[in-house]
Amino acid sequence: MKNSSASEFEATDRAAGGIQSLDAALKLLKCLAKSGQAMTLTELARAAAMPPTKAHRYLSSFVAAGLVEQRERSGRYDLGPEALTLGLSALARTDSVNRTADALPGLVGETGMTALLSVWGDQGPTVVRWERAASVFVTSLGLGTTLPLLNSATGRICVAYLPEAVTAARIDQEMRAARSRRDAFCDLTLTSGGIRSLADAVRAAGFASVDGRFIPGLAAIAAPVLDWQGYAVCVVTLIGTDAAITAPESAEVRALAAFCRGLSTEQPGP
Amino acid sequence: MKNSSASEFEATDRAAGGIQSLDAALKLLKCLAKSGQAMTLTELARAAAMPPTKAHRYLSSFVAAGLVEQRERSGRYDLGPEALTLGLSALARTDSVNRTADALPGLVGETGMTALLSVWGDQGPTVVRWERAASVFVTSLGLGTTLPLLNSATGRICVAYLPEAVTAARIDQEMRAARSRRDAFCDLTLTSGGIRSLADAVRAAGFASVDGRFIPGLAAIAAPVLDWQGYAVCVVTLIGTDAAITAPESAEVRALAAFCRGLSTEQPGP
DNA sequence: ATTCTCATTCCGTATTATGCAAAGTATTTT
DNA sequence: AAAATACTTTGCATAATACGGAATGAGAAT
Repeated sequence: MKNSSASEFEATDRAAGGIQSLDAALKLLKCLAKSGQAMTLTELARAAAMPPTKAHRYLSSFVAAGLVEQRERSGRYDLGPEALTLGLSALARTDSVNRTADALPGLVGETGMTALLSVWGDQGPTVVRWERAASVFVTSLGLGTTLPLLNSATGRICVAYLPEAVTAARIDQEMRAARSRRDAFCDLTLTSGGIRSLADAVRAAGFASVDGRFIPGLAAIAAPVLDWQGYAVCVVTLIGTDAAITAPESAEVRALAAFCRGLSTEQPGP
Repeated sequence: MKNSSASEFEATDRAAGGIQSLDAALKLLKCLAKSGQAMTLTELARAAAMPPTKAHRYLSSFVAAGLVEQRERSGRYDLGPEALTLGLSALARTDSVNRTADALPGLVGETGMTALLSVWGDQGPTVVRWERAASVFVTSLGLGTTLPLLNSATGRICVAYLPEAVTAARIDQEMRAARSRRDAFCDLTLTSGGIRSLADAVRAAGFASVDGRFIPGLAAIAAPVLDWQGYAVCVVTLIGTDAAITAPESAEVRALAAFCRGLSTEQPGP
């Protein structure tokens, strides 16, 4: 266990009273999670700033535990089934998300629309529940899908109701991508100011909507379930084909808003 | 790093070429995830069969990484926000359909039967993959074929493992058609109650089968790959000429059930 | 006030993680 | 087709680091 060089610098990511090798291992795991896709050993090792041989040993243990798996063909490493189990266990302990998920069928019954529940993850808002109504149309959107921030109703709720620090990196990334593709957002200027006024507008309305921008022919409205700080713990979205639902006073918007208000922690009055 | 006692027994959970301390750490993490609630240090240490002092050091590192958090008041340990993030990253990459498709040749090799993979589409269960065994005979079913809901093993899995709202319209349509044609289903009464008891029976058995009803002379068994909500992501079907495979304890049924269980997302237990 | 239990820190020991080097594999180039 | 290249995996000697047990500190219950 040589701590060969620069031991002072490593103090940063060294947990007081912890296990150094575990710190290194978790750094590796986080790099893999953040990357959003399967990685080769060398890529991973470079990302975590450690020699490949060291990374390989850690990965062997992760693979044995099922937290990471190695794709047969490519030899690349990716998150494994146990990582999912772990995350779902964590999710199951978040009370407000649980309550919302349990109540979701009621909302679907009331509105007759397909509802989805998303929470914030490294890759953006991630769909964790998917309650389908009679009219099925989208099958490309599955559990675990990550939605765009600027381009989806769900994402816009995140922009408006999460700390800027959380969303900033991803907003930046999407703005650059949109600029280079010359995408036209009819209702959005691609500047930090434009984003801020979008967020203000969403907060003023209490919900966000898109109509055929993310998926042509599809309309969606979304609203947040808030914690006591006023931040979104999860986002509820209703999807349909009729753009009429996006009207501020539509029955669907009312139902959604009431639903989310009922599940949010009471906000301290002004 | 004493491996003080009983080194023979530890060989079981020791990853070849891996890091021993990481193995122990992950065992700890799994115990915490399995418990489903916050635990005290000693509880956790006992569950993972290690001295509390060792567990504490590991937990310090986990806490520093955000994978575990310690409740201020009680001092108990629970899964932290990073565990959720990790799981969401894993969820985003879990493409059960693709994984199943990749594994299909293995099932075919094991059972020697032709397998097909279907997903739910607008028109009902749709065949998306064919994996032919040595003895090829069926050619009437092509890629993209949609199967009947009531009359095929594949369809019956959809009835049992998809939300009623999704299948209702098509079930209705098939029932009407069957009634007007005066089709006889030996094992099914064409009422909503009859459908429900069919679904219950399929769920209880874990698989569905038909023998010569859909295509005379052909027997099939089918089982679902489930997401963590318990809904079917896709359906795997084995086809053969021998009706013996439809017996609940046949080798084929066992292989199919094990196959699908392995690909389904673990349901988070209590 | 006292006695538990439980969480945390300290310390010497030797077990085990480490880096380097070499073998083994897959993939691409000449 | 053969060589070269890049990448992954294993072996080995070294000493750095994780280990266990005891001691200390914090809280709750009697």
